[in-house]
Parts: sequence; C-alpha cells; structure tokens
Amino acid sequence: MAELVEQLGHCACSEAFSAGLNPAQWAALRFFERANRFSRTVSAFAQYHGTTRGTASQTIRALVQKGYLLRLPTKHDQRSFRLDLTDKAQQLLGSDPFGEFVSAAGALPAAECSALAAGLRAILDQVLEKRARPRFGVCTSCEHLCAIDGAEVGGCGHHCRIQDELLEHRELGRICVDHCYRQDK
Amino acid sequence: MAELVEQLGHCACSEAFSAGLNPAQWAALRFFERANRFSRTVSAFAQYHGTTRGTASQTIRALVQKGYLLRLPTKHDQRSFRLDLTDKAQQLLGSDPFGEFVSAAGALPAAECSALAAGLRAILDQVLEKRARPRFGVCTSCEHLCAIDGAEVGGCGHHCRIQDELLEHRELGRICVDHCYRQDK
DNA sequence: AAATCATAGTTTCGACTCGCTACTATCTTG
DNA sequence: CAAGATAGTAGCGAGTCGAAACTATGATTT
Repeated sequence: MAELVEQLGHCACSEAFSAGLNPAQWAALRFFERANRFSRTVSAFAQYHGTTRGTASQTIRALVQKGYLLRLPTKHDQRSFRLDLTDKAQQLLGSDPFGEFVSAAGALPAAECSALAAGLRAILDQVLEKRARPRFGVCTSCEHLCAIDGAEVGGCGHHCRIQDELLEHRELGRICVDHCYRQDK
Repeated sequence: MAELVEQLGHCACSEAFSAGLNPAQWAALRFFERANRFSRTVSAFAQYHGTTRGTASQTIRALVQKGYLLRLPTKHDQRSFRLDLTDKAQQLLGSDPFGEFVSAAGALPAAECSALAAGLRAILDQVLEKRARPRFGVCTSCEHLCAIDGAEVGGCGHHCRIQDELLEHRELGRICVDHCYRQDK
C-alpha cells in the first residue's frame, strides 16, 4: 500500500519533466488553475505546496519568464502581485502529463473510480492534518462566504467577509488560502 | 484526480527525509525488503526505480555506509553483489514514514480500502506499461516458476528455471526482476 | 504622526541529488 | 582467444531546494 503510493508519486514526479517544466512548476500551474483570485500569490502557493516563499518565488519567476503566468499588481496591497494563467498555460494544461493518471482512472468502472477518489481524498486530508498543513477548501463550504439575496446586487450574489469583495458564481468552486469550514458543515 | 495523486506523492516525498534518509534511499530500503534474493542488486533497483545504475549505486552506497544494507559477494557472478537488509534496517522500516498512509487507509471501511488498493494498482500498472517499465511481479505468477512434486526434494518444492535454483516457500511472494506472467494467468 | 512590528516577495548561497559519460572488471559468445 | 555484453563505480555539471538576509509596503501601537 505504501509501496503503491510511493511508486505512483515517483512516476508522477519523474515524468513531469515534459514541456521543459519541472515537477514544482507543473504543480504551480495546476495550483494557479484552481485557486481563486485572492489566492493566486507566491505566498499562497508556497503554503499549498509546503515549501518556502523563496523557493516558490524561484518556481514562479521561471513560469513568468516562460510566458505561462502574468504578474499583475494588486490594488489594495502594493507589495503583492496576482498571478494569472496565460492562454499558453491553459493550453499546456490541456496536455498535462498527469492526463495519463486521469485516463487510467477513467478506464475503471465508475463505482471503483469514485471509491478511489474518495479514498485518496480521505487519506490526503488525514495526512495533511497530521502535518499541520492547510487543506485549501473551496468557497462553497467556507465560513467566510455570505449569501446576499437583496436587490442591491441585482438579484442574488455572494460575498466574502475576509476579502470584503463580491464573488461571481463561477468563482465559488475555486480553492482559497483562507478557507475555513462552516459550522453547519 | 491528478491533483490528488500529485499532492499525495509530493507529501510522501517531502516528508521522506526523516531518519536522515532521502526519498530515494527510503525507496531502496522498501525495495530490498520486498525483492527476492536474485533481485537484490544495484541494477535491479535501478530498473525498478526507473533511474540509472550510476544513481542507484550512489543511493545504495550511502545505505551501506549507514549500516542499513550488507554487501555480500555472489557465488556465481564475481561482478555482482547481493544486498541484504540489516536488522537496523528492518527496525527502521517498522517506523517507515509511509506508515501514515497505511494507517490512514486502514481507518477507512474495509471495502473502501480494498477498492482503493485495487484502483491504485490498476492505475500504476497501466502507467508503468505505457512507460515501458517492468512491473516486477512475484514468483507465484511467474512463467519461470516450476513446481516439483517428486520425492527428490523431500516432499514438494519450487524451482526457478531462469536462476536454476530451488525456492523456499516463503520466497514465493517476493518481487523479481525477471518476472514474467504465466500464460494460464 | 512616529515608531515598531508583521507581511509579500526577492536574492544569494551552500548542500544535495540526479543523470550522463567514461572506466574497470568480469562474464558470455562465437 | 577475441569481441562484445553486463555489473558496478567514479566524477562532472546542471539543476533544485531550503535557510537566511534583505527591501518595500502595510498594520498596529503609543
């Protein structure tokens, strides 16, 4: 069992050098694909990936130079930058070497496949917790999310209390550094 | 899904530095724990781990120096050495940092757990095949294994046609470089 | 408002890992 | 016996990572 996880991980890592990117760089691209706009920063990625800001900075600099990330200044904080995927990066993610894993999983019967995903998720959560690393959940389950039904936003919308900003509907499925599970689950 | 495998693998890797060993060294210890006596060599580990003999040699040298592996000369081939785990290594493997994964998996309902293992195995096999890397099966399913029922071995026994050696019963579950699936499955 | 502390990000440096190439010694084959 | 294959090692260079030091900006305290 430990064997399996290790070998898979090793495989994943070693073949991740395609397209001239190293494993850390791939991880970063995947992170920025899934992170909401408040979490697309050097520091957030460092936290997510369990590394230092220095290392994360190097990784991201390489991606910016290669044209996969755009470095945009932030309004509220002059120290910080938001990193957005370029079209080139979106395209590259289409041929993510991890596609192999996904398609291999897809070949399984649907029931097995979902059992697999659930099992992996459970293990990962437990391990991350033991190591005191954050889980980075999505807005939908977040304590700081606040539904607004009033007409003042032209219908109904969502609001993040931490960032004090409105969220579009499609943003709710993105992961966030500040995620915190709601009490009512 | 790709996410999950990657993060798990990364976790596994990054925390594998415990006890002063790096990830490759842990992988080697786990390999030598499971490999049969014909496969406990530098070259076999290199194949298994998908690396070069040079790199594997360094990894193993470190383990020998640290007293986790014994380097024993081989009878038949003077160029080669067999590498056996020391008691110290056996003990260390007892507290393998991957134990976390195993125990996390164990916390799942039994059905989910076996589904998980089966799914992982299926994916791993598929990926290994696509990369033209050997699967390293165990003797039980191997084409080269030959059961001997005659009295000449004092009851019944097993014989490996490739190595032309007798195998003890408990050796049959070990992995082997030369493994090749039997036709009748 | 000034001083102090915290935070975002970068830079530099050293340790380490890995794969490649070249090499020696031994085995195998013709 | 010669030629080629194979087991393992040695050394080099590229590249990665983390720690520490540093700059600039924001937040807090007094």
